Amino acid sequence: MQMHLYVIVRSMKKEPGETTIRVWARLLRAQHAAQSQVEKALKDAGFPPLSWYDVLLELERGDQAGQRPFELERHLLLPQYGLSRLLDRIEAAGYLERRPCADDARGQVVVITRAGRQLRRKIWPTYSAALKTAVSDRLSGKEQETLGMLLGKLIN
Amino acid sequence: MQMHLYVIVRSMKKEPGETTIRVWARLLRAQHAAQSQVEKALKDAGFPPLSWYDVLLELERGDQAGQRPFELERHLLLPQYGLSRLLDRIEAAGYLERRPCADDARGQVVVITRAGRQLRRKIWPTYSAALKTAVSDRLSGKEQETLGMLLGKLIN
DNA sequence: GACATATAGATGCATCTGCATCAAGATTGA
DNA sequence: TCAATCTTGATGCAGATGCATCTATATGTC
Repeated sequence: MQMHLYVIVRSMKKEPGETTIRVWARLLRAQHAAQSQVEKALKDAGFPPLSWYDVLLELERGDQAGQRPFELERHLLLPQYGLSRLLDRIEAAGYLERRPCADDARGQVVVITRAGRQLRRKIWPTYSAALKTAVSDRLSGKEQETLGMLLGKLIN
Repeated sequence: MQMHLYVIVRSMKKEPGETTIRVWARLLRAQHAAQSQVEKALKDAGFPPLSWYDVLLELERGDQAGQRPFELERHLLLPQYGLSRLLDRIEAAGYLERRPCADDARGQVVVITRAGRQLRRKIWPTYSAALKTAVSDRLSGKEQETLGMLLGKLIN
């Protein structure tokens, strides 16, 4: 396979081309469209925002033991102080508990409550229906595979 | 081409599958990663946030005449009150002017100032370099075409 | 052990956002 | 023409977020 000069030059240029800008613009718009559909569906059904679901789900994943905030932080797209305050709110609503951490007196262990599990379970049908509308109704299985793969390249 | 029963069933199921959920998660993460890289680059260079650039660019597109807020609103991903206050800030910084609208006394025409044009021009190198790092360094031209096309299906 | 440094998590303050609503002017329709 | 309704844009208030910093504990080094 030959690589022509203009291809090399094209790939070396500093200015992002039209295609790049279109990807960028659509990435913002597609994310915005999908997320706002989902958030709206949750709100309309009287549920808390997506971030609450994410926290609860993440807490359910991590066994009975609970998880440390700094661990949660890596899975959720939140800064430290954002998570701290999100946990405040979810705790105040009774869906999780913060317990002192045996190993590390600075830290804490966050544990989901029974009510938290129930809430997460109740949210899922609404959430999944919204995902269907926002994503899977719009793309074939193969397209989803491809899109997931390409988006993966933009992460990290 | 034959369509097997299990394919039909798969495509009809209500629950989003693994693939859908992966696309969804990656869409959020990829957007977050790309946008925060860009915002950080702007901030580090002492520039205002991306939304300011978007407004200024949009104002430059629309000729000398300026644009009405409700027109801008359609191009920028902001709610009406968000735009109203963003315009307050940009105006206060001297990069745009709000003028009364001749045709419609309720409305106004937003016009970019000379300083606004200058600012937009000065931001571009930083913005485009960040875009290169966040997007075009990570995907070939063909991949960008495909990604743009697929993201387009999630919009509207 | 004692000190310097690093890490976990919270918080005061300023800013930004979302929601509901408002005021003022435009449009419609009897 | 005049009331009802719609559209444009602003804003008060509550809540969320970003930033810087703080406290407390842990860890590493001598």
